[in-house]
Amino acid sequence: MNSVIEIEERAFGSRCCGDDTHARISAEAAQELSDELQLLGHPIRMQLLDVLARHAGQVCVCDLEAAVPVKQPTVSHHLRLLRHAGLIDCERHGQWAYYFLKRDALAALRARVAGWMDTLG
Amino acid sequence: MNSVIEIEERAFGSRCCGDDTHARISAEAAQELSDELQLLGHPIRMQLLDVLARHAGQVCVCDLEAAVPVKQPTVSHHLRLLRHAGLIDCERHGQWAYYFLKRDALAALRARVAGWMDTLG
DNA sequence: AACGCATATTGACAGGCTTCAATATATGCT
DNA sequence: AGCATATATTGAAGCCTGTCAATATGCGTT
Repeated sequence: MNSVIEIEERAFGSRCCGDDTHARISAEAAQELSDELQLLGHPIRMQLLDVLARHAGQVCVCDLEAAVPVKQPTVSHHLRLLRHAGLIDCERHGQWAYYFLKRDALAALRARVAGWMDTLG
Repeated sequence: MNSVIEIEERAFGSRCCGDDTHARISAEAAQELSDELQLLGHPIRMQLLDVLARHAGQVCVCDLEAAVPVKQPTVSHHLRLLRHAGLIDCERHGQWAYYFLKRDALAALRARVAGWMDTLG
């Protein structure tokens, strides 16, 4: 009558449910998307992106350093991660480096994240 | 004439930009949201959520174990993390545990993530 | 050339996360 | 009670990440 009894009636009663339960998302796709979520999921990087977003133009590194509570090498480290992921880029003018968001890459990432989360709802 | 010269003309020419560049997002808010992104940003947890989403009803742990390439204690570990975050929950029926998504919590998280990413665009 | 400043890189350390074997707990069956 | 199965927990090992001091690189100025 209930599901437990139904399971009892199966030939090999060692499983409670069906065994065709595979993930819709491939392991590789999950790996890729989770890499991107991990990149976004760090408070320093979130604040750096936020400062860059506020200043529609370009922001020099000294301002980014002033905005977050870590030392300069750590800022440089996070900026490199974001740059390698294609979310930001920089231009050098003289001795200063000006960083800026790559808005299309961010929009594409936002679409991927939203697309995935929609499949959960 | 260009910005470099303009900066040269400032009283203390040791900064290239303004010093009012603070993040719109607070450090605490960044920490909270990045904790949630880190939770989502793991391939095993993504696949577990995916399997739970596919089976609108409830899924027993043995199916979840079959869906991901890690051993049973690891599955249990990730399920606990997701449960403590309020994204899933479980019911016990006999010796089996049936997990299910908490769709409202997921929708709220999706809204927070989307809301933040919108501020970047 | 020599110096100062802005930024990047290197190397090392600390802490946290992921994983699993082993074990514990709980439930059902005989 | 005794045994088998399902799930959770513990404890330990390895790996990865974040951080910073120290150093390197590159540019501008004198």
